[in-house]
Amino acid sequence: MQTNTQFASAIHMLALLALDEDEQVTSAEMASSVNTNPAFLRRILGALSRAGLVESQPGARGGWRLRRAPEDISLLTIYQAVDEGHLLAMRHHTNPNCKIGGVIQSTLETYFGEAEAAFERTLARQTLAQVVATALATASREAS
Amino acid sequence: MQTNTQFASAIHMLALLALDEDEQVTSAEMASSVNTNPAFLRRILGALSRAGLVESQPGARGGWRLRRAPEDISLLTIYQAVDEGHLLAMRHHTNPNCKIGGVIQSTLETYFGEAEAAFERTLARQTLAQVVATALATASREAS
DNA sequence: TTAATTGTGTCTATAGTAGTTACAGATAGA
DNA sequence: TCTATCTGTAACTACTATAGACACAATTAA
Repeated sequence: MQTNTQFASAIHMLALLALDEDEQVTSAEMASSVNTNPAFLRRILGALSRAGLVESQPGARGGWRLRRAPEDISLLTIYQAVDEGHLLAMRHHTNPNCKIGGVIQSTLETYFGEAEAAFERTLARQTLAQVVATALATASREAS
Repeated sequence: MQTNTQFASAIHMLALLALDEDEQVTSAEMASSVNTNPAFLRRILGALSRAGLVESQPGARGGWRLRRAPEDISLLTIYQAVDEGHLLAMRHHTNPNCKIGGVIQSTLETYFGEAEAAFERTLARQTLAQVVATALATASREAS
């Protein structure tokens, strides 16, 4: 499965913004840490902006900053901001004339839906602030 | 995200086999219900066979049958049989010289890992027998 | 011996992801 | 006012994963 990296990239950028809450950070600066190109990140930042998580200032000395405290940003909020899709494919185009084919889709939506809900409940309990704290703790432990 | 349909197809096929436990079912018959081609299904069936969930008989009047009772097959077992990957991309190639870039990967593995574990715990509680029962109940409700 | 079926290899079409370039619009600061 | 900088977005390309399609050797029942 070709999983998309936008969620991971979004968390990465938000962590950078949380660490530098006083200043604005440009997409070019973030691109050097995420190791990708600024235009790709600006697309993701656009989604985060529409979700009210960040705001931008165009022009010279512009950049991005958080609009909410890291404690108030859950990973689920980020996930939903950048990814509208489902974890699992439910729409496989079955033959409706078959006993199973006709009803398997709604059945799978029920079962997969429960599993996705459990996944999302976990993300809802995890905050950006926790991620940043864990990352900093790991960094200082590795430095020593 | 281009989610793969193999998990859904696998459940679909196993449900067909569970409904027809007395007889062997060919990949061509299953393909007409799943609405795809037999060769693709045989590849998925190969994975299910390696996981000990089904067995095949080649040759004329051959086909596939279950090797375990539907009550003893959890959706997690099926999921793990057909899909080795992760739900979320963790390996985005960050810049290790950056304060966040160097440690974000292991941090995300921790957080994403918890969410995936919750997802899998839910699948572990769901069985093929339940899926078949739900599908049949839906079918009879729609028929009335 | 024949017909049917698995198991697998190969090729192709399609689509999703991200890399790249470009550029209009906005803004700070000289 | 001018210039350098940065956003926001569009367009194009390259790459990769998925699955559809076809083929065929090996196997088996009748």
